[in-house]
Amino acid sequence: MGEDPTTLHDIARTLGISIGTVHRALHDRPGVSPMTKARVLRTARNLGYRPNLAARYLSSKKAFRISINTLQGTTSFWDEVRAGIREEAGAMLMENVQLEFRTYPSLGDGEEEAFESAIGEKVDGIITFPSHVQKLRPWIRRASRARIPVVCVATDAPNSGRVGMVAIDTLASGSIAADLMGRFLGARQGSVAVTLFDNAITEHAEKYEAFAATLRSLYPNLQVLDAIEDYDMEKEAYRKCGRLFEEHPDLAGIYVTTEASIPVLKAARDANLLERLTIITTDLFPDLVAQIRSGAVSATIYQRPRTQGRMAFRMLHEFLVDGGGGSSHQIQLAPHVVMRGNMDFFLQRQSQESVDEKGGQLREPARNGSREWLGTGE
Amino acid sequence: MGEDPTTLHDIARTLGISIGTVHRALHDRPGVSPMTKARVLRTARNLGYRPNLAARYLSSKKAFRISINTLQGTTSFWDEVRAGIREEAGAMLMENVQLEFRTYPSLGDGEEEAFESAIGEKVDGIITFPSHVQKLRPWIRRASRARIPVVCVATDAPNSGRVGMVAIDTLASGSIAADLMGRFLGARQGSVAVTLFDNAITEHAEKYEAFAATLRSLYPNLQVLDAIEDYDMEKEAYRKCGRLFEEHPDLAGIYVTTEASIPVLKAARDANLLERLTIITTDLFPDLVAQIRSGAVSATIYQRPRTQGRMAFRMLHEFLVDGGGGSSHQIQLAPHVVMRGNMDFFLQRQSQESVDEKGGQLREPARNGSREWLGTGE
DNA sequence: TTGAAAGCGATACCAG
DNA sequence: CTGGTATCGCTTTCAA
Repeated sequence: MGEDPTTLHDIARTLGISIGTVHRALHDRPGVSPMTKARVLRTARNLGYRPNLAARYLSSKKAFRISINTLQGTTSFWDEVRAGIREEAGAMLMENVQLEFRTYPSLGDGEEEAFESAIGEKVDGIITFPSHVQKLRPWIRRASRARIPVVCVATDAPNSGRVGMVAIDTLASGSIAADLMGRFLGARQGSVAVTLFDNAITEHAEKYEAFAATLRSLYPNLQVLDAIEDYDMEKEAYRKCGRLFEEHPDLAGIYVTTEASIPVLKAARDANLLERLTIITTDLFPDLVAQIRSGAVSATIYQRPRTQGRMAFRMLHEFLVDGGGGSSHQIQLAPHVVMRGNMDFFLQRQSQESVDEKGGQLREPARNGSREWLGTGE
Repeated sequence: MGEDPTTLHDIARTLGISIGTVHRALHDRPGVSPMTKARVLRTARNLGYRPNLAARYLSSKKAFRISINTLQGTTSFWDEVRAGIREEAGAMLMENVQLEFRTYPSLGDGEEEAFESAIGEKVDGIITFPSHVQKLRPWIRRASRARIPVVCVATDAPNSGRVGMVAIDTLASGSIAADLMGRFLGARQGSVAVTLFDNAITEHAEKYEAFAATLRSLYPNLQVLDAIEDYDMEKEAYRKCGRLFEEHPDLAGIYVTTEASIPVLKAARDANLLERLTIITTDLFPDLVAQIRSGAVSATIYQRPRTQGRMAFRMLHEFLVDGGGGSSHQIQLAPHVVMRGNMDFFLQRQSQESVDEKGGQLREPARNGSREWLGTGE
């Protein structure tokens, strides 16, 4: 059936030139006349040439070096993202992939340096969490100019030249939270609050909008209050919640769109409202587990950090291998709903280490798989 | 840092023999003295030899042929599973993978023939949905004996020699359904029914048990009734539900653990109970969509067929490449909770075709990716 | 600017 | 039973 795949040799032969020239033309390397280059490109297309990757890896045995610039693992979220990246890198049977982790201690602190160092050391690609999009945008541009593809994870950096991004679907998150809230509250009347980091952050604003829209259309008995911004400060969150409780005695529920649910819970407990409020949070970390177990938190919207990491790696890798020919490079993941009933399932998932120790007879820990290098952090 | 990886040549050199012999020894091919074979194996291990897959694919340019034996696409479930398999096969940048779909019209009808034909045509691996485990077990054994690895999807076939399986975690499914049911019903008293295919099917029994256990421990105000078996017959389901409604006027909710939710809903509507009952279903298919949209179904436990397909393919592929060295080869997926709020997200996912048309400059539809062959069905 | 040739590591076949 | 060698398609280097 299928024709034999076109090779460099085929192209060379039909043009009566040498395979070396074809190669140079295809990779626009110096030293090819524009004429021949054009001809090569054209017949490559005509013949439907696609490089044989096995051959490529065999000859140029270079390893991809990719830098992962993320927040330090204060919460488990980023540890999970990194675990997902390692997992997927380890699954690359053919190639060598070297992972360099550059972690920074807090939001916006050190992420520019991490980028600078990654670019300086000429990594082949970068996976990053752009905590401060404004500050990072020029760095992503710089990387692009240096032909280093950047994939954003968890948060997007639009108009930065990044080649792709992986995140949780904000619309699905906000909407399912609203639907759960409505069903949990049943026919009850009352108002519902939403806390977020900052309205200026697209993702947060989108979650709020989705939540509000869904609640309005499906549960008109409930009223959505204006978003509460906590600027990622515990005290701010606590204080504002306190005020909220005073001003809204009819408050029936709270949806915390960020990881900052602990101060909200504390405020609710201190106000003796924990029993009466239906609380839906985001993500899943040790401090939250007890709250879910006790029933204080009805459900949490789990953002699947490990899967985000896995997808980000795959996306970057495909880009690297493919030369960017690929598709839209935007992945929006559906969040998981975690409650008492299924929480153990997810906790168990988290605890199992990423490395599934291969016991194969011809196997050795760190050979063809990914070797890991330690960067500035971790 | 890292030593250069060991090659066949290295082994040959340290033993003072030829690389051809080493190769034969490693692949236990005829024509190697037991003595040399043992020595080769030993030093291979000592040197930490691992085959270079790129080189392997380059020289032996054979394509994997894998057979996918599944139910015909009466529901969208199996279409999705197959789409997932195609997706993942298409993502194999290096290798050629040929997919042969053998579909059978109904449960247990034609699946033995499909197996026979796949084995007869010497495929390299099989992904199957063992609808009738008893009948299929000997066939899976036969495949194993012919060194054809079999991966089960959606349902397991224990003690059959299958090399792995992918399914939804039954415990997580049943438990989250119970937790949702409990929260939706609030403080209400009453009984809750569960329908399933057959108690004899492990997966179904497990879901029921998990549901019952969780409900008992978290929501003692609700009482779980004995499981209702419908044997996958619409009339049976309808009739038994009718009886259920008569016998249990305090019925507050129903959890349908299988795809057979339509007759249950019909029975509830005919008994004029749709408003009063909280119904949780399984999976997501066209007929169910309207029921969810209208609120008749509060939530559905979505079994992520596409992901199941993707994972099954990856598992089989890893096994094929790896020679079975890999890890546990059991994947239990967390189901998604789908409600009105997030249903559109999933519907949209379903509708987009699996092939994300690559528009890359050096790309052509069917070259290095997977070629598809049509088998007995589809 | 181009051509020729030496690998990369494994497979497969043909002699011995 | 074992050794040698051509081959897969691409990258890279050295000449021309």
